[in-house]
Amino acid sequence: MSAELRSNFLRTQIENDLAKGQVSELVTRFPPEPNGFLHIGHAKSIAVNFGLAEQFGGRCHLRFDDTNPEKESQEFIDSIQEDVRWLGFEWSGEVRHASDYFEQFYEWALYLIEKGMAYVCDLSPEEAREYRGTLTEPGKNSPYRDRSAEENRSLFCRMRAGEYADGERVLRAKIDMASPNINLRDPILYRIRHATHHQTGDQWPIYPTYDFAHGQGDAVEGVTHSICTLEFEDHRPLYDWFIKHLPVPHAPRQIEFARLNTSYTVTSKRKLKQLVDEGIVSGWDDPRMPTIAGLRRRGYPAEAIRHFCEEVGTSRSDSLVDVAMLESAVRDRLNKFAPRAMCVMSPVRVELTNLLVPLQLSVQNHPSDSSFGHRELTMNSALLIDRDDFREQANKHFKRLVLGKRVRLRGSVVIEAESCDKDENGNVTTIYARCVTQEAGLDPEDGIKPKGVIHWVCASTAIPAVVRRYDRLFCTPEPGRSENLLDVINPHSLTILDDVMVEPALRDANPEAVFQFEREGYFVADRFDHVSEKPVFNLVIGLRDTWSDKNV
RNA sequence: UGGGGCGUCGCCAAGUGGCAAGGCAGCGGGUUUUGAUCCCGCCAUUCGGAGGUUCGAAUCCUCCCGCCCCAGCCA
Repeated sequence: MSAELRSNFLRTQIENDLAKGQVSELVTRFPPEPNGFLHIGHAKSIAVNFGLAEQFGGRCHLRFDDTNPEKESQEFIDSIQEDVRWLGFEWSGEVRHASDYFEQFYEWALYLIEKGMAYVCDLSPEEAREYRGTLTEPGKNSPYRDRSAEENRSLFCRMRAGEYADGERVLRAKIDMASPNINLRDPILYRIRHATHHQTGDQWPIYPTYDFAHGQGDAVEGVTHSICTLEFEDHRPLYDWFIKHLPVPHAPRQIEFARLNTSYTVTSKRKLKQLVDEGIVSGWDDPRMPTIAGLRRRGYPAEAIRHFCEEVGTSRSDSLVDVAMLESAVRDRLNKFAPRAMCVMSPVRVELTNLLVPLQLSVQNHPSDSSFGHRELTMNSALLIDRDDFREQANKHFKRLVLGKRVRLRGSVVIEAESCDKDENGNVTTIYARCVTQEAGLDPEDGIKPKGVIHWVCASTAIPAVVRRYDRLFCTPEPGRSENLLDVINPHSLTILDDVMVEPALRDANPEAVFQFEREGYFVADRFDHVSEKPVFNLVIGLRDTWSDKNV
């Protein structure tokens, strides 16, 4: 990766901890709950955790925070692993699960009971809410708060034995019902859920809460820096409370950073699901989705996503990053690594009146990197160019083909338009032109140079393809803030062009291969739909355009 | 009106008492067989506001203002 790693508070903190010898090796973890697909926000967290481990020569674990079996599944465990790998990271050791430590957590719960720091509470969820108090009023002690250790142990063991119904009892820590921090008002450690768990099956009728599992999981794994997002900051006193009172083998430290938000994007699971359910997109991996699977299918390179995450920095201030920054990272990467090709989106025929013998052309695959080599193109008298690249007449700003004017064909000769045929509606059907030069790389002998260059394909050898042009899914920078998501959907987020013509070699493009279609943008052969019999390309991102909106 | 955070250029973001990096966006100009890329230049006398400490403050202190998070047996 790049040599420039900007300073941020996490790196500074870790440098200090390492320098002072407080930790000898950095250990981080990426702890997703397997209850949905990963999105760009998770990518940031992944980049932070794995990136830090990489930078400081430490290790990063992948641990599934699987404490809520009713919402989780193996399907998500699989897709999350695929996404992390695709992003270019490899976790240290085996995949871990919070559920791997359920027995240990249970032992620790018993330990707290013995020490009088936890009790079984019979309050119903509704009653518990009333006892909890509000943001401004303290809570009240549960009437079950002073049960003896023996009674608590017995009750808790019977909870584990499955003797009670869901929701009937919980195990709570005995901390302080009057704490201004609601997380410390006797938080729940275990709840009863007679649910089959994707990893542990029917072994457990009780499951630990996030608060009781996360820090202890970190402790078991020797995690030194447990990096999470800002909304967990209020949980830190509780995190520390468990670490302090339990005989854990190691004391991890929680540090929070601001989650990534990007403009024109929504990442809430509920809203993403709504897009899928209402058919606004084709699925969780639709190329317009901010999911990792969606970005991948869109053709965004993993390297660009990683670079973007580094570029935006890591801080503690809530922010909304301009999605143009992500797009810039994508263009930057693709400009260097995407081979060039030609694709005519809206074909119109050109007859070269004076080309008697077909030209064999050798065209560079990359304008500034010869290692991409050359490709052989045949050009005969029948060509296809884009409808937008021809006008019967135009002002001086138009640098393409105009009747009586010249233009260069990319990688080939200079032509001059002489006349055109039109149908009854006035649409141009055929343009007649003559070659002004006889071979590629030459300028006209009369010294009248063409003003521009246009792309083309050979009418007889080009092959048809489908192009899906994607645009932003939303027409407002903060779609998540609107009352109804459907009100801010961009109705033009997808345009399908099914009569485009591409160079014949593109038939053999591998799925997920990205090309720059010259003068148009970057396009990726669809991961699933592209086949040589019917090539399908998705627009990754258009070329930067500093001209179109300034002119008519 | 309880608690916890955050406020540096349009958007991100360095900076931790010595005189405001960088990226994105934007704007000029140059090169160019992609109106792309690339290159050059411009873009915060000022760090949410007001006081104070200091030879010196974005950095320390005080007060004020604004925004975000927390009352799941979700994570």
